[in-house]
Amino acid sequence: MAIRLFDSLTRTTRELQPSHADGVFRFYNCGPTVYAPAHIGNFRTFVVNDVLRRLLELEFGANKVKHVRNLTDVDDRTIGQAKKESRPLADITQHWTKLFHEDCTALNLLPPHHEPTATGTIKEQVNMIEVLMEKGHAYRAPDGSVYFKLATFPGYGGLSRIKERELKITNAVADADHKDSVSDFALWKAYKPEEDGAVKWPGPRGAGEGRPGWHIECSAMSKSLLGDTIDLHTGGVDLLFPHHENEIAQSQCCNGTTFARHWYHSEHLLVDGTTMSKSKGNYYTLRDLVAKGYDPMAVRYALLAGHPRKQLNFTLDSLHAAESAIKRIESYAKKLLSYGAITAAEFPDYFKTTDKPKVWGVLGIVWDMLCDDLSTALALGHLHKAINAFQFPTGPSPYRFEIELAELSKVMFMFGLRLSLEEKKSAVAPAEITALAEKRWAAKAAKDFATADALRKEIAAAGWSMLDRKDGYSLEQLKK
RNA sequence: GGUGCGGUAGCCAAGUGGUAAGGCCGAGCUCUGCAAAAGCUCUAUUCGGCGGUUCGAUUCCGCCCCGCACCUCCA
Repeated sequence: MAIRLFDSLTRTTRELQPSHADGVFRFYNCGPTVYAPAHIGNFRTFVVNDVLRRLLELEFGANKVKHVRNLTDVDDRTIGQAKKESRPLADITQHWTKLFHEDCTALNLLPPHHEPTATGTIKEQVNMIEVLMEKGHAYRAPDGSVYFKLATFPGYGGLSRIKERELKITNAVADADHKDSVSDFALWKAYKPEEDGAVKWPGPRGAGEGRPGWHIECSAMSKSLLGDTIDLHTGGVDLLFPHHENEIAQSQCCNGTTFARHWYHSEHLLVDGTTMSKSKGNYYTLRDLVAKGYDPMAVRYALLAGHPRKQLNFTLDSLHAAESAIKRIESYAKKLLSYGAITAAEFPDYFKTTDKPKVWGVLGIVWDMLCDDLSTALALGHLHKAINAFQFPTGPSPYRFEIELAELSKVMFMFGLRLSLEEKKSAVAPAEITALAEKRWAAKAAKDFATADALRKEIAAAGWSMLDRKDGYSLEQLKK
């Protein structure tokens, strides 16, 4: 089944297809600004894009997808943070890039094939600005900045459907210091010593020293790594305007051809029914949630539990629901392994080719649903439905469940969910907890249940849970 | 004011012109000294409100109410 995806530009659901002769699908996803920890809302977009990337690889082949996701490492916010901490810009951005990558790994995001940075592609950006100036689409302002002249691009606003009339209204208060029109946006920002510190580069011909405007970086990186026309450009809805609108203007005026053949925007994550903010106390990073005892895979699952083009309400309850839902899938996987006499270690690689399964069993519907406009919530629902309905044999069977394991493996690859199929090693409890547990185990053996129950409560109060088995016990840390 | 998305069980969340997926929570049962885990079973006569179209609407249309987001540098 072909992958169909909603296109924000035409507002229709269209099939994704590579357009270049080499058959490589070119995919650009706007990445994070590295000045602070990425929050789970940021990761919703990256997780959704990761699922898309995985589907594309299955559909076109692993070596037939080129996925680029940039890092914005110079802009007002990164510079502002560096100034606030009195540290060089690169210190700040390298630090947050490292943490971003750690979170990406924890969330099982496939690394993009290229991860360009704004500061690493200054030359490409300057080149583009020069072309735009030569073609009359950009002009130098008195202070040495360069602005894109919106009036030279009649197609502006097609993506966000914003009209020039409205632009003017909303921009009445914007700084119009050096612009010909309030709607014009910066391609190059002139150096301001008091704000920019040591951050500056030689500018385009005819302009002063300074730094690139935000929008030009994506246009330049996309052009240099993927070419003038790409097959898909994605990001969060907030980027629709003005970022992507401006990218279209810059790229198409510079290159004279279609910039992106398909646009996709994922909706925002809400927390407790409203937008995340530090002042509301509902601002979560992956680290926050891991510190509370949640597994990053549960976070990933929770982020996929709603349709990507619909706002998703994230709560700790929904995270807990995700955790339990994953356990159900794991339970199904363990049963398949057990009935098929296959070890857990074999499972992740059980289906070794990078192609989608040639034969689908009960989970084929999951692939179909994902290919239908990335309906992750629907796909997860069908996954559970299929698992619940699956009939295991009542007695020993020579059947090894190879189709079932292969398709489960593939489906887990699509969602990017890693299952924990080995017995979990319980966290090592501190000595005082172990001592209490030993006392309780002894009391229980002596059938002194009153003491045993009192000790259980004491252990629970200290944040641990004692799980009895016939032959012994294990200790598990309770969630904070 | 403009643009877009949405209001479905206690919570999260799919979906369709023909009578409501799935997960969580909860309840019951099995197992168990207790607890946990696991398994099984049950859980919306109803889809924000009011009209309309229709043999039939939660699904299409109109109006109203409510929520969320974006509107020059937030994924």
